[in-house]
Amino acid sequence: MSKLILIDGNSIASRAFFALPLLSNSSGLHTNAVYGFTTMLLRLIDEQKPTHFLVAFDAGKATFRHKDYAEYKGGRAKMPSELGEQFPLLKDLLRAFGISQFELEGYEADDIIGTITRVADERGDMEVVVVTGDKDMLQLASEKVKIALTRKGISEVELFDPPYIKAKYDLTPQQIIDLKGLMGDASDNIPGIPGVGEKTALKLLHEFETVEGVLSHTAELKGKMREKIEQHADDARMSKELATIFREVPMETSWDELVYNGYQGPALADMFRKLEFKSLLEKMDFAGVDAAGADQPPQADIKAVLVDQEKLPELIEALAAVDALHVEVVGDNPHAGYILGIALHSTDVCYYVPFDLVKDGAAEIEPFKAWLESADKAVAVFDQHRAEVALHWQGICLRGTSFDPMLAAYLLDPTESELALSGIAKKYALPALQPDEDVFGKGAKFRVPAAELVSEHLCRKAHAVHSLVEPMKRDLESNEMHRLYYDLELPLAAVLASMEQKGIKVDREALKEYGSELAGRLESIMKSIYEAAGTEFNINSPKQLGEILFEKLQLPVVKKTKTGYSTDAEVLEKLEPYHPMVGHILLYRTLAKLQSTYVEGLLKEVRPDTGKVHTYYRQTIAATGRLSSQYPNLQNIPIRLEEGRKIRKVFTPSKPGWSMLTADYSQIELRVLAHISQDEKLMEAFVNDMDIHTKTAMDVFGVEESAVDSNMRRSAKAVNFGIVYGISDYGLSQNLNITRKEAASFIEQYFAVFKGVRQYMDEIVKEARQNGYVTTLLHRRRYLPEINASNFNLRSFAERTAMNTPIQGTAADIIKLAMVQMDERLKQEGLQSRMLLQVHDELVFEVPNDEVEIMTTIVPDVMEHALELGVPLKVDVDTGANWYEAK
DNA sequence: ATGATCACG
DNA sequence: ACGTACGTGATCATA
Repeated sequence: MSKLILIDGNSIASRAFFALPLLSNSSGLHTNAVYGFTTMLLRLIDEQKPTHFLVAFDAGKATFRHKDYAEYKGGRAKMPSELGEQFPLLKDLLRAFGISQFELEGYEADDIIGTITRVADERGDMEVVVVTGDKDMLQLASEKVKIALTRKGISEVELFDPPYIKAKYDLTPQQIIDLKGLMGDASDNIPGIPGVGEKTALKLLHEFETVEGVLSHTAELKGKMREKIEQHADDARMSKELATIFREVPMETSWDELVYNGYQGPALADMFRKLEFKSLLEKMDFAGVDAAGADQPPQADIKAVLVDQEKLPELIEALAAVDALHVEVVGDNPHAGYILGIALHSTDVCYYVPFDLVKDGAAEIEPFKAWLESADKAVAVFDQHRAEVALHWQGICLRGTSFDPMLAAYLLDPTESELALSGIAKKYALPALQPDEDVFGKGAKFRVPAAELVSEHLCRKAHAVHSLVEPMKRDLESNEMHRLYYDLELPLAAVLASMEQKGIKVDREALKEYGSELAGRLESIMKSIYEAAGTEFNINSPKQLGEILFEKLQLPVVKKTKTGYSTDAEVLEKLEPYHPMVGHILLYRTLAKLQSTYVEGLLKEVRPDTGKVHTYYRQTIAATGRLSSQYPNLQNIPIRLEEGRKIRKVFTPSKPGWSMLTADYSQIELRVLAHISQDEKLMEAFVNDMDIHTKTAMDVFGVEESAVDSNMRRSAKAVNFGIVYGISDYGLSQNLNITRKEAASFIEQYFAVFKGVRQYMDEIVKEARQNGYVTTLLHRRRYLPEINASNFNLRSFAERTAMNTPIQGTAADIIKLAMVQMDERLKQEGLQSRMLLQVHDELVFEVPNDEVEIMTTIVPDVMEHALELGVPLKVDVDTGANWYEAK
């Protein structure tokens, strides 16, 4: 018969934590609870040989028990942060073990376990062992369900079944609840009846069987005990209720999801290395796994069909059952790459369709194309955005996509740089996938192997996509990221693809003209620099420039890099008074940057046929949830200095009679801060739509508005920036060029006024220590493993990140939400206007002139109300003939 | 490939 | 005492 192990995750983790000394790895992360848990898992797997496995966790601050009894678990000391920080690691560990895990907002692990054991009792087709440190769970024991209680920390367990409970306590499992009703439980703050301990309670139950029985026979008792029991009858009833495990948690229970197939050595070995479990690594002797974990574990046994003209009908037949696909796009930029082929996972066969077959344009391929374009399907696609873009250039509009494992992996851990399918599959302990690099080579060594090999590899990928859907869905669910994923990120992927496909028109002639102007000016500056230096050298080389400045001309060394002298702008500005050449170098740098990056670089990206650039937004790069932009990067086009800002003149509408429209959020990050900190002063400033930097200056310096001079406002602005970045006196002093002491006193004054902000900063850091991560308003999450590091630098960095990420990340959530809504709204209103760019707090559109008026209303309306905060959001709109004019 | 520099929010 | 502001990408020089 099948055997299921159910672990009470919180109970075992906490037993392990208190039983073992406080170990920590080299980055200061504590690991003792995870270590104890690991040894227990290894022992259980070895001894019990489970076919099914689940670890349940408590979730949410308040369970339904708190509604009935506010003091529930009230007396319990808060979980120490050294334990709290280990839960994310523990969850990763379980993934590496291939063990399923579950938690549900508002319920405790016991309730989940109670519900599953009830189902096991009803079906009678599963033997269950419940592992916990909590005696209450004995109430779940039955013919099919045994309870393993930890003893002496976690090194031993005592196995309870109903006969054993009978022998030991002379009670039935149900009576365990009554026992607790009478005696209470100090650790959960359940009162019971004062003066009744285990001895008395057992005696009473042997006579009267239940709490109700005891209460209705108090007449037969005498003296003090009778008095106490009658007096606390209600307490006893309530205590019994609290001690009763809820066995009707609303959850789907299917044994299939709990199947345990054993662990994959490499995934586990990787995890142990990360945790620095050296003794376990040696003891386990992961056969064939070398230090880098490079050895290949078994690959999946799949059936791969290489589709050719002949086999096309078979493929078409199978399409109805396809639930996952992978489009192999070659090259970093999907707008400039080509498609090798498409692999599909159907019921128990995978198909590989070389893209040549699709491009041939034979009539037989049409049903396949039609299927790709049909919205009437639900298929998982790895990196949907990339696939969509590449297919679009081939005239195919991919629709009916329902899940993207890459996007899911990013939400589950946005700092994970390894988002290749092979890495994700490994993390989820799926059968091994060869890394693409091993199959195709990389960079200059890229080559396409024989079709059969490609087919085999890509079919495995499609199979992995299919296998990832369910476990990743569960993980998203347990992180409360369901809405973030389905309502925001997944639809956004399609919105981004459509923005990129439209592209933005570049006036090549104007750009070239600006280029020749720059070339002329650079030429003459170069000459004067060489003259002043008395020799020709490569000004672009920091090394050669350093030699000229600090050795030949003997200028003072301000700052060093790890390779030599620093010559960055900050240094050069300090050196300007010493030598006229320094000013020339600064100007040279500015113009050379414009020339190489923004004139020549941009021209290389313009499509010769359409005169447009198509940037590629990356949705899975930034740790905070922001987008990034490549090929070309259109999120860093100059604006701060007039010289560079002129570049914006070359970005124009794609049609005559159209205009550019820009809409940017005003102070979105500080508004977000006002909302999440609920700081009274900061909220007031935004409710009254004041100039936030002037207002900050007034409050910090304690003066009237009329007394705020430009210098005071500048300082206040720098403080506001610092607050958003996670302030430090050193950072502020650098920025304002003041001493650390002065900076510290600015900060002190700021916090004296904005008390709510200080409280937020303190609490978010505490929260990060407790949970090991911070979240945004829409539950985007960022783990901060170094928050407890003993290294001051690592820890401080993590603390500033804890302060900044919820702010920057929530702002990112908001504009992403606005983009999804904007896309819908444009369709709804039947407008021709097109959304083209996103620059973190700004959206850029091209609009027909007769839509300028309505767009000037609609755009801010959507953006300002994308998400309602405790303070209003404000959007400034402008239009013009090009991006420069729309400012 | 990596570091230094500089463009943006 | 420690030594940094948060998040990106492109270009160039140099190992």
